Amino acid sequence: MMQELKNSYGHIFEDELLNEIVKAAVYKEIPEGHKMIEIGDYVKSMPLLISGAIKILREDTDGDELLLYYLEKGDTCTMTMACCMGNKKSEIRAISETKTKLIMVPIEKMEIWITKYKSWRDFVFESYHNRINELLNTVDSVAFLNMDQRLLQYLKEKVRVTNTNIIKKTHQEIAYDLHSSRVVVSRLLKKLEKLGKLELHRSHIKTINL
Amino acid sequence: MMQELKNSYGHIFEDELLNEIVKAAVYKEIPEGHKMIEIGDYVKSMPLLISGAIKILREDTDGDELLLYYLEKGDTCTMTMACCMGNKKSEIRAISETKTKLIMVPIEKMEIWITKYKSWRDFVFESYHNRINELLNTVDSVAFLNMDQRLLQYLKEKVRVTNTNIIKKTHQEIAYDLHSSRVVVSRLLKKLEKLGKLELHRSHIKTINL
DNA sequence: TAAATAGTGTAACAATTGTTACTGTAAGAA
DNA sequence: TTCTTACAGTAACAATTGTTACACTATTTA
Repeated sequence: MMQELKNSYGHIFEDELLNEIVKAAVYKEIPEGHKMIEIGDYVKSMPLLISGAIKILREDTDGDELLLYYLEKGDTCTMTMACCMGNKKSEIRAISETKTKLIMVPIEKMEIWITKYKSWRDFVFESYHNRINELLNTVDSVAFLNMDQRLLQYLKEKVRVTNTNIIKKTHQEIAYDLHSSRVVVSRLLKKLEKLGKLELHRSHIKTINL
Repeated sequence: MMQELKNSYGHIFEDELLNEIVKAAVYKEIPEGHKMIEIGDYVKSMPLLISGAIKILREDTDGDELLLYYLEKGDTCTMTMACCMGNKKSEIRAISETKTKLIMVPIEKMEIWITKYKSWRDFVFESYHNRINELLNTVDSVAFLNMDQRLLQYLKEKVRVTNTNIIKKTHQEIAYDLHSSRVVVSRLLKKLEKLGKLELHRSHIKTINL
């Protein structure tokens, strides 16, 4: 575990803290598509991502979904922190988008390390800052962009986090993430295909030059 | 200043911290409609709101605006904290929506007090948590609601933060906040008037039962 | 007071997005 | 193999939102 941890967090945490983390934390591997947090859950530990990507979703009262952002290597779930600290329920759903390796830190350590290690403090605040910026990006997309622009952005982001130009998603799944409808997504994807930006196949999309 | 501070923050900060705040901070009164932070600004102190309301706005590349949320008594600007800590530029614009009283804390104290006072630490994390929830609400509104629902929600929120049922806004100003157009807002407001929910007047709206 | 400006009302139309319905076909199950 | 289901393509239409244009009036300015 120490090696994995050092690879992803060695540049920001000193050895003493890394040792503490290894002692207190649990290493986990999560398969693709696993629901890690459900809305309303109480969360008792905080994840440090080693590899992979986790999709963070919001849901409204009718069960409609919207992709907020992805967590990646070096990230932690700020919402989880916030929930843990305040002992509140989760406001979001988390699903592994790829196979994911992570380290689960029990929440009690959070506060202890904040007073003890400046590097941990910096990490926590940096995380909040990053997550707020991700949320601002989400707001920007939904508020200021048309569906075709949002779709393009979605595909780019998906290619980036999965590190492959083959997107294994059905149009329906994409529609859920964007909170749109299958027909709309199919229509816009077809337009992108005609522009030579991608190739459509059954259950997957090969991107060319987005 | 101590009295003002105690009224708004006395229940969460111990006397020792309150004293430190009074020593380090500056009291300010801001008139209505004053631009307090511009996008791209570097911020060097952190506001603690005593009274009034501050509007937090997001802007896209074309200059289109969107109201994110209001800060009120007992709130602090988490974005400002994040900016200060990371020495980053502001991602948002802040404009006083009413006359506002606040206390400005120099950013150096932030980190000192975080290690020294649990109450301050709790306050900081609580603030982050609150702000993230406000952003989630904004995402929900923009992603899941129609314009008529968003308008209604906007009016309710405006009534709440200004504590009066007379909304002194032109349709154009409302359109800016919602990132819509004047004609659309006029149309929907007219519909609400016909439903008996409000009275339309030149440059102001009297709400009846939203 | 006259002229200019700002705020609103409204119609007509355009663009975007969502919905319904039906088709064809690939993949998997019986 | 045949049957069933899942996925995608597309047309036709509906709903929502945005745009343009113009009229009317209150308020402000000259």
